[in-house]
Amino acid sequence: MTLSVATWNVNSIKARLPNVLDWLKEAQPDVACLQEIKTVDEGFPRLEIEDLGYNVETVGQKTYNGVALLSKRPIEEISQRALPGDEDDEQARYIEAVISADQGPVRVASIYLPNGNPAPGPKYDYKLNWMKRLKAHAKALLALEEPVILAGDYNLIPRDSDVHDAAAWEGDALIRPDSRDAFAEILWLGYSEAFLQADGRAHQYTFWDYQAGAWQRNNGIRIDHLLLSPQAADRLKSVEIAKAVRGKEKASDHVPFIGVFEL
DNA sequence: ATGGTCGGTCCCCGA
Repeated sequence: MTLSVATWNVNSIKARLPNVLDWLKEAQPDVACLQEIKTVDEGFPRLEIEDLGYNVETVGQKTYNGVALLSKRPIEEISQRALPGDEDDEQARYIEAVISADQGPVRVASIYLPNGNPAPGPKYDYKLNWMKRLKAHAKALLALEEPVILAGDYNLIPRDSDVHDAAAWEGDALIRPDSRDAFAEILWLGYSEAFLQADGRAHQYTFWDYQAGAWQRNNGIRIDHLLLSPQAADRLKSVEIAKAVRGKEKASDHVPFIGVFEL
């Protein structure tokens, strides 16, 4: 059996509910990690999504951020409701679950990594510090020697070929050398980027801005990623960017990115 | 070269 795991920044679950329900029905991912739900837990349209056969867990907040984890397989445990390392961090950006798959437990996180603009500045400092905390936690997870899938909007462009025009993004928090170094440090721990492993093509995007006709001109960036522990990477069969989702009515500015695993 | 769009909340912020 296969396990498909998707990540999708929906940019408000309330504004996006018809699109989200349509896509879940059509793509039938086993696990879907959502970001920017932009609601408190009580405002999440839980029943509509449960009706499609999903277990639903959320870490919401008012107006901004908020993450959710949907799973057709049983959720054994919510192992984290926040990224460890800063008790005072009140932003809802991390949820992690242990999910029952056919060949044993799989740990999946839904991550909304801070944007970090404008850079430099306090928001950029927060981003880099958050990435440092993510690295420390990712390292601890590796010691479990389990399949771990860190799925989310990383607000990070890994290579110059992951953007239509890298020069136009120079200085932006999504592409700055310090951001890229922090991302690379997580990979150097022993994580694999699913897209690079299973596809790797240049100029494949997961986000197109609402402004300036970015979608019509294919001015996109690839910032939604799955990071895999060795036990997950060994089982990765394929990846897919659900690009057609961006062309729908009332689309999010991000599209789903899916990994299919033999797990 | 510039201006352009969403969503949530409330008269502007974040992306």
